[in-house]
Amino acid sequence: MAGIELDARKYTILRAIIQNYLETGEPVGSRTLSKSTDLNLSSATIRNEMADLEDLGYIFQPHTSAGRIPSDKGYRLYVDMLMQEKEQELEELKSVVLEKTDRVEKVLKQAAKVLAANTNYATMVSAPVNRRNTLKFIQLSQVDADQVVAVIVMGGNVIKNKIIDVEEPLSNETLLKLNMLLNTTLNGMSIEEISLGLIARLKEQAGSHSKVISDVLDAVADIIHIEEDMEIYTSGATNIFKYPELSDKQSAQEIIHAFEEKQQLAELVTETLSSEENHGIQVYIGDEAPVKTMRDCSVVTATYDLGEGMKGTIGIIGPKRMDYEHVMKTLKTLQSELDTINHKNSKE
Amino acid sequence: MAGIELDARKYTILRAIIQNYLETGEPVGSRTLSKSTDLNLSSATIRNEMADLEDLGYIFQPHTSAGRIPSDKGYRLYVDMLMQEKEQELEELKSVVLEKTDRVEKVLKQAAKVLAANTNYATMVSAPVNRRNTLKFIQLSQVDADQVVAVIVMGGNVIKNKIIDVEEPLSNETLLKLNMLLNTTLNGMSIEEISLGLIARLKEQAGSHSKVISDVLDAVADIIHIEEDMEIYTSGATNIFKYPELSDKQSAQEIIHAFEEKQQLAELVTETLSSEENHGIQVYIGDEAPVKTMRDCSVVTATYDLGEGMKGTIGIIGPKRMDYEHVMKTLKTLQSELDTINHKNSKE
DNA sequence: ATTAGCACTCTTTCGATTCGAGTGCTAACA
DNA sequence: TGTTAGCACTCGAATCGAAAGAGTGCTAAT
Repeated sequence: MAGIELDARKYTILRAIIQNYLETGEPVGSRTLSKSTDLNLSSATIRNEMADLEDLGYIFQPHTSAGRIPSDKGYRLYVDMLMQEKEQELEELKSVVLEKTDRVEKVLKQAAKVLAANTNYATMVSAPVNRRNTLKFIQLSQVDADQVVAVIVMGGNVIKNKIIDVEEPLSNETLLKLNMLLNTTLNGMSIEEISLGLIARLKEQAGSHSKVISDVLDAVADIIHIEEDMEIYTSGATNIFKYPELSDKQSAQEIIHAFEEKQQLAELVTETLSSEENHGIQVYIGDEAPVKTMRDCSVVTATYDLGEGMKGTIGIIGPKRMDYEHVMKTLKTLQSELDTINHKNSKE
Repeated sequence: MAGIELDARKYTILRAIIQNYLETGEPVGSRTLSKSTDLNLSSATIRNEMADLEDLGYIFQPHTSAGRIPSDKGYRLYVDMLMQEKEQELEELKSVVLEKTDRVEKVLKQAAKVLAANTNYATMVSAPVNRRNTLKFIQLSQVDADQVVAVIVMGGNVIKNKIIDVEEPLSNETLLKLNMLLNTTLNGMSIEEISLGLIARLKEQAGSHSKVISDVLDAVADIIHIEEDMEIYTSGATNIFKYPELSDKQSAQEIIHAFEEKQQLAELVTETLSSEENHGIQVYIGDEAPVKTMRDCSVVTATYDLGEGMKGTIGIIGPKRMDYEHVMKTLKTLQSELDTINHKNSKE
């Protein structure tokens, strides 16, 4: 549709306006453009075109006698155009990202930092959320006279421990029996499949040790719970202070608060993950974002996939005048970078 | 020394100045005091006293013809006086704090939140740092055809898992043998005690499975590493926006950044923990804090002790005109609250 | 179709002025 | 001798208006 509304010259001018505004953060006037663009046009001509562009809703004036700034619609067009351009060849900050970290958690924290440093925007990375997940292995071991530790391994090697207090030490045979029981009954099951009936049967077979079974199942249930309040790592929140249009007290406070409490970021992640077109990059401009706090920002997100149903989101929050090109490029790199952890992990 | 320098009336006036400033955040003038205090003095008299107090360095004028505000020295005296006052009876927000959370981590996060909500300042809680710590229990279990999980339990029930990849499944006997070997050799040892010689001996005995031993020891070493970049939970960082004297762009950015990156907070924690008088409450006013970012703030910290050498810090960062009384009271409550987790934990 | 020119609008900046809060000092008073 | 009233003085904060500057829209000329 854009192609219909805009001839080449209008598009060039719009593009120039946006790029100029991205750099300076100031409304851009006709004279400026007249000098900066290569199509030699006088300011007057440009004014006319700008008036048209304003009528079409791509730009607007913050007040009479100010220059023009891009509207959400303008940004949208710009981004859509960017999207179409041929796949950016991936850079090689690969080495930077994966510097000898064995734990996924650390990789993600690191990713957020790299991203923030690289883009000068605020960034977030969500830990992978595991939907359809299955139990892989359960083991009880005596630790102390009165403590037993339960180790629960899920698909994707998510591990959870729980210390269980017992009145008296369990004999070796008992432990063996319980371990056998738990594993034969539960292995390969997804969390949804564990029914009350099943639990009752388990407890019955455990006889006098049904309390231990309860505790183990509690721990299993906890895993779901942990998924619910999802882990999100952030970095560079203070970058927003670099952009005057976001750094007045009111906005700054709201955004930073969102980054601190993370609740809203979680919503953002959920939204991204549940979105249709999943392995691409999504751009929310202003009101498009599912979180009202971000109405003055743009949010760019990408989904990564570690395999086995483990997916997460990386995102960048910044001013609408964001360097979309750079951001999308970087995000794509990081995304594919994280995707490869998957293969590395499952092979190694 | 204060007692020598200040007669009762001067102290009363100083105290009045401070308290008034704490409430309003505005410099306080002589007329205001003349009306608000109960010792009936004219503004002129008070002016004289104030001039004296200023000479002594307890208060100062931000500019001529403004009221007076407390200097760091003034705050210091005030806080010292507060300290001396009889132990505050502990409130009972006990129930609030410990709402059924089994994992220490969650308790601490919760604590930070409660604290922030309760005081309207920025808060931090550091996870317990475990100095002299000993191995309690190690267990290897086969998870998959090519994966083994190692569970390591330390004193204080810190647990760590590590997935170890193996070429081929270990037989049951091998596992049993390795477990036996690890436990008999390492149990009860502190991390410092594990020498290279010991490791060599272990590997020798493990024969063809020495790689597994290596990996386990790596995991053990990792625990130390985790301690190093210590976990710190924060909450209410945006509260600083409530205090104009901290919320100009420059300061806000610095402080919030400190809260985000946490490096500086870690220094603060280290300082607190290593301080002499340990189980009390420490107050850093302005420059006294070991972190330069906080030079316009006051920092109040308390150390909690979970037993077995596990200590951590809870802290509050706010403007110098902090409600010290309330803060110290709240902090003390929380501190003793966390201390009791200890007993609860080790008994239950 | 493009451009030069001009009047117009609106924001920003700057200085001048005013206002008010608060002080320091002096002199009077108890 | 300690307290107070009074007054001149200082300095920041708020208010106002004028001027500057940036940018537009429109018209008329090219």
